[in-house]
Order: sequence, then C-alpha cells, then structure tokens
Amino acid sequence: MRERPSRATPHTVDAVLATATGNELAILLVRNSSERERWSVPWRTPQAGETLAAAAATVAKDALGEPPAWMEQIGAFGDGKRHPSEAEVSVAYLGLVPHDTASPRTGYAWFQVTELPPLAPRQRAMVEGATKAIEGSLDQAPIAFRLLPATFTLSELQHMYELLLGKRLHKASFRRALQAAWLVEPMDEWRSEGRGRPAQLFQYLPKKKRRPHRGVRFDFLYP
Amino acid sequence: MRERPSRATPHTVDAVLATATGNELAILLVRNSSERERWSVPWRTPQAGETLAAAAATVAKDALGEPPAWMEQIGAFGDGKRHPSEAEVSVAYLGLVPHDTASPRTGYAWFQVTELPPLAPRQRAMVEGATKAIEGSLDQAPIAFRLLPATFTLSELQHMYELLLGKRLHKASFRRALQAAWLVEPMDEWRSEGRGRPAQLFQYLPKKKRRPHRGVRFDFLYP
DNA sequence: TCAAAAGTGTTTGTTATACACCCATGA
DNA sequence: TCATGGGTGTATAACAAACACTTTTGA
Repeated sequence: MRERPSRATPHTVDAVLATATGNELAILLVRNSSERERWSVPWRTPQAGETLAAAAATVAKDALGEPPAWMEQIGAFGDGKRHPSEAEVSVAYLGLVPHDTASPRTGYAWFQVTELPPLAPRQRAMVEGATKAIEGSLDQAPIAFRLLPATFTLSELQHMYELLLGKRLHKASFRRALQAAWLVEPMDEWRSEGRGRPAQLFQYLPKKKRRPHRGVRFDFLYP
Repeated sequence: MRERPSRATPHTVDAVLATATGNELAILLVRNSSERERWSVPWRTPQAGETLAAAAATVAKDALGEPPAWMEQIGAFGDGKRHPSEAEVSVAYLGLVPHDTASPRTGYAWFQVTELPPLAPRQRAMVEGATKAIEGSLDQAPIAFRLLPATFTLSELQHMYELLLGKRLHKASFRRALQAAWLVEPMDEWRSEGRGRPAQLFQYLPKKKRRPHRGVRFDFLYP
C-alpha cells in the first residue's frame, strides 16, 4: 500500500473500515508520512492476478490483523478527484468490524465519522458512499450484527440500530419485529450489567424464512 | 470502444443498457468482428481526464444516439474474469431506456435476458449484477418510469411492474399505493386501445412527501 | 347488447406502534 | 425496598390485499 508505482498505475483498492463506538460510527484511517493529507483511507495496488475482493481483504488484514466480519464492494470512484495514488480509478470496499475485536496496528487509528481529518477528495467520496451504503442496506443485510460481538443482548442490538438509524426505537416493537424475523436465537447465558435485571444473551442465527411477498411499496426518493 | 489499446490498459467502462420488451427485459449488445464471442456489452476505454459517468454516457450515446433515461453505476468487475479488453478492471453502468425511443445504431441489437448469446465471463457477471440492481432498487428508484415513455396509462405502469417483479399485482391495490405515494399526475388525455374503455394518461411527477418514518424491518436475505 | 378493459367503494385480515404492566437484580 | 434496566400481554391505528361492483368503449 505504501509503495507508489512508478507510472501507469492501473487502479487501487481502498477499504473503508467501520466500527461502532459508544454512540457513533468510526472509520479506520492510516497515518501518512509524505502525503498532502496527514491521514488516508487504507488502500493498495493489487498484484497482477489478485482479485478485487482479495486485495480489499489484504488491506483490511494489514490494518487490523484479521479480516472484517463483513465486506462488500461499494463502487468505483474516480471522476478526476484526487487520490493518494496516481491511479485514475479506485474501487472502494466497505468493511465492518465489531468494536471490541478491532485493535488497529500501529499507524492506524479510528476517527468518529463526524470528526474526520481532511482526506483526499476521492477518499472523502468513498467514506460518504460507505455511510450511505450502511444506512441504505440496514434492513437488507445483517449490518448491525457484524458490528456487534458474536453474542449480545437485545438492548445492545437495539442501541446499535438506534445508532445506525439515528433515532430511537420502541423496545417492545423492536423485539416483536426481531422475533417475527427469526434472526436471533437465545442462549443459556445471562449477563448482569451492574444494576437491573440481567439480560439474556443472543446470537445471530437466522432460520430460513419465506419472505413475506408484499407488493410494490414505492418508497421513492424525493425528486 | 473498438480500438484495443496496445498495453497496460488501465480500465474500461461498460454500459449494460436495458429496456422492456413485450414481457421481458432486453439488453443491448454490440456485434464483434474479431472477438472470441460474437457479441459483447458495449464498452470503452475512457480518455484521460474523462469521468466514469461521462464515459458511460458516451458508450450509451454511441449505441443509441441519445442518452438513456437513467444511469447508475453498479460496481467494478474484474477478479480474473475475461473481458474483451485486456483491462484488469471494468466499471459497469446500468442504463434504462424506454422501448419506443430505443432505436439501436447498426451493429447493435436487443436480446431478451433469457436468450443472451455467449458473453465474456466478466460481462456476463455485469449483466447479472445489472438485473439484480434493477430488482433490488425497484421501490427505491423510479426504475419502471424510466422504462416507459413520458406518458403512460396506469395499466401500462402496472404491467411494467409485473414484468420487473415477475408476478401479478392486484389492480386496485396497485392504484391505491400509487395514489398514496403521490408519484403520478393525471393528464387531460385519454387513449383508446381497441376495445374497452379508454385509459387516462399519466406522467411521472412526484410531489415531495415526507417519508413515513417506520422503524426497522429486518428484511434480511436468506442465510 | 355483450365482451373487454378502466376505474372505484368497502370489507377483511395483517402488521406496526405504543401503552401499561410485571420481573429480576444491586445498592 | 426502591431505583434500574429487562422483558411481555394487550389494545389501537395504519396498512395491504382482496372482493365486488360501476363505467365506458368497440365489435
């Protein structure tokens, strides 16, 4: 990722790695020694024959020591915007990591999304695309579960959703919807969090369900 | 799009152009003279400084003579799959065109998605990605309207949705949902389609509506 | 005047939201 | 024993789906 190819760089693969801190999303950035910006989204020029996804996994592993719990491509970025590399095009991947397992290597650090340092414009666009992808596919993909440890309480899950959606949810309704979706399985463990009744632990274990085949919904964006 | 760069091709931009024929989606392909496959998805190596979106628009215009009614990027493809070019990475765009305005230039032809000729593997993946994108964002974006002419009857609109969803819809419920979404505006025109009562014409003209802020829905994919 | 397609009022069942309450624990 | 957070039964409102019907035209 550091070595800057001499000329004719084909493309780069950039990994927007996200986790959830106390009450906000955080993005992993790497410190630059000689770039125009002090920080940047981790990236890499793929080896010949290396797939895009493999390159993204390598970037993530170099940053965190282990692969993220979730990875998906969010698109290609270019459009004349500046990038730390000289590549004309960069393929961005979104990676999700539970907060506790996320221990960045030296040179890397988490930044709250609202307090990001200056980034190269193309990487700035990637981060925005990544946060949009998170919000947009919140109920199409198990995003929240990939930001939590393997076992969690329902309150933790609800707080994660509230963080991602940016609004409060109704406790009873949230649990009812969860139950109807057959997404979590209770375990025989409880966790006492100081005061109050201990909470039962759950794990993400979706059973195959027939999707309720509703009709069209017309949730279009504003014009 | 035809000229094959000598070496070190950085990347290509490919346009998956789709329209709706009688009862199925169709994709525009271009005839090859000397490729391994006889047909391919139109593509192009962007000029220096040309943005990705601009390159995609150029590809589409070369194929159809006019820009599509809708265009969006669906991602970067590579992963060692073969492509007509020698580029390691191709950025795919989806373009939607109403069927009547879609008159391909010579060398181009529409193919039903179920009867596609052999394509280079990377382009095959792009077409699959495009159809998935269409199905996936059917109720987040005005896909159906971009496949119809500017004015249309509600039955035409319903048939388009039935084509895209692959299932029948209930007439009264469909219209009720449309009305609730404030997406179409009736015009002072009617069209007589042979026998039966003439249908009123509508146009896509969404009014700003506050999105009903529902909670989480957990429409997760099967594991 | 009948078939065909457009268009609508009303009912029914399902789902979302919320209120109100009980449960278990530590201080 | 009380404050705190976990957990749930039940009512109400909102919505989707369907039925059944009226309207308007061409053959």
